[in-house]
Amino acid sequence: MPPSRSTATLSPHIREKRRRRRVEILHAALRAFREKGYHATTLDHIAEQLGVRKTALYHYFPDKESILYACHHESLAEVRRHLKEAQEQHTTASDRLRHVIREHVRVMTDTLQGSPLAFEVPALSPEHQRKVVAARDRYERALRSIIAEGVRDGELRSVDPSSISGACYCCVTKNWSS
Amino acid sequence: MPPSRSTATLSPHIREKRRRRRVEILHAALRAFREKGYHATTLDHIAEQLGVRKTALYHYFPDKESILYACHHESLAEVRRHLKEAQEQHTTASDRLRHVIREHVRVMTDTLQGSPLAFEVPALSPEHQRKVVAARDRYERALRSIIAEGVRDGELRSVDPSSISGACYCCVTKNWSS
DNA sequence: GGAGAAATTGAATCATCGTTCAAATTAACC
DNA sequence: GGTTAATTTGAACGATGATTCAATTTCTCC
Repeated sequence: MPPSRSTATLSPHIREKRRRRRVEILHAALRAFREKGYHATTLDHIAEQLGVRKTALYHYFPDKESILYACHHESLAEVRRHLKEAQEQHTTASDRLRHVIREHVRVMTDTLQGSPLAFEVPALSPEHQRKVVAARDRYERALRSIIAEGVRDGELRSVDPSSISGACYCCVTKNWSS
Repeated sequence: MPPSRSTATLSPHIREKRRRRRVEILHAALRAFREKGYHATTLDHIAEQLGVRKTALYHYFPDKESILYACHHESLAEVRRHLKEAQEQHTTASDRLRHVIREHVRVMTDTLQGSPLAFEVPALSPEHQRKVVAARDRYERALRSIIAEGVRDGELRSVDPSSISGACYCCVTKNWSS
């Protein structure tokens, strides 16, 4: 019975170990998704990179699609975390913007290894698609409000907000590291 | 026995009809590939758009991968044709460049409906991958030589040729119509 | 070190396509 | 109009890959 019990009853050590394993799986999956795309990667392929049989993966994720969703979820959580950091550590809009953009690019190039994960959204279930797009929109709105703030305070030049997201999307989600 | 006989023995009318049908199939396939990606699209899905059963497709293409390859092949042939046109109809490098770029974008946005076909290259067989990449390189080289010519004649500013291809690749192959 | 949980495995099942093929239907051409 | 070829179809096959599950191994913790 894999994850049937409430997490409260699990010992911290076990829980941590399990969390780490999940991350390992996501990294392996992400690399595979990047190299071959979601549909072309098999669970065997992911498992092989971990030196394990594919059935072991079912101990951590209910199905293949959930692995893809978890990839989205984790990376979105990470950029959101950096957004929060930016709000807390900096006071001016330009400092916040610099912080969040730098970390965003770092996530895309390091953590996600340049994965154009955005292209695999259609592979998600309708329910998960909704969630991912909503989260992405939320993030984008926050980003825009920082820019709007900077413009209001005269720190930043006045720009068309929509153009920002377009350029950001293109440069950041493709394989253009640096 | 679908295409077993030499094409010479086929009447022009039949041959033309068959050619047209092939194009119809490629258009339907291209739309599907664009919407769902190569691996996620089934032959049923392509056939359905044509109001036909999937087995009918085997009368025109030996297998699914060949349909993808034909998409590549046809679109490459088209941009190559425009390249030739440019050479014939214009004398200056800048005129030729304008012509070929305009037509290139037109192919990408109209004919291919903005299909990021470049992303499906890994889905091709090794043999077909080789051919497509080679053809693409040939095209790119021709484009670069036009630019080099323009630079030599003082028509164009001196630029790093590699930067051109990068920008062109990004702007033209993505969903950025207009 | 031993009981119990967690993690992994191997075998089997199920579903989804891609593919084949002979038969049926439709179109071409004299 | 009838013959032949071209095209499409329906039924079946095969392969691949996701998923399930009971059994086994490995770890945790007292």
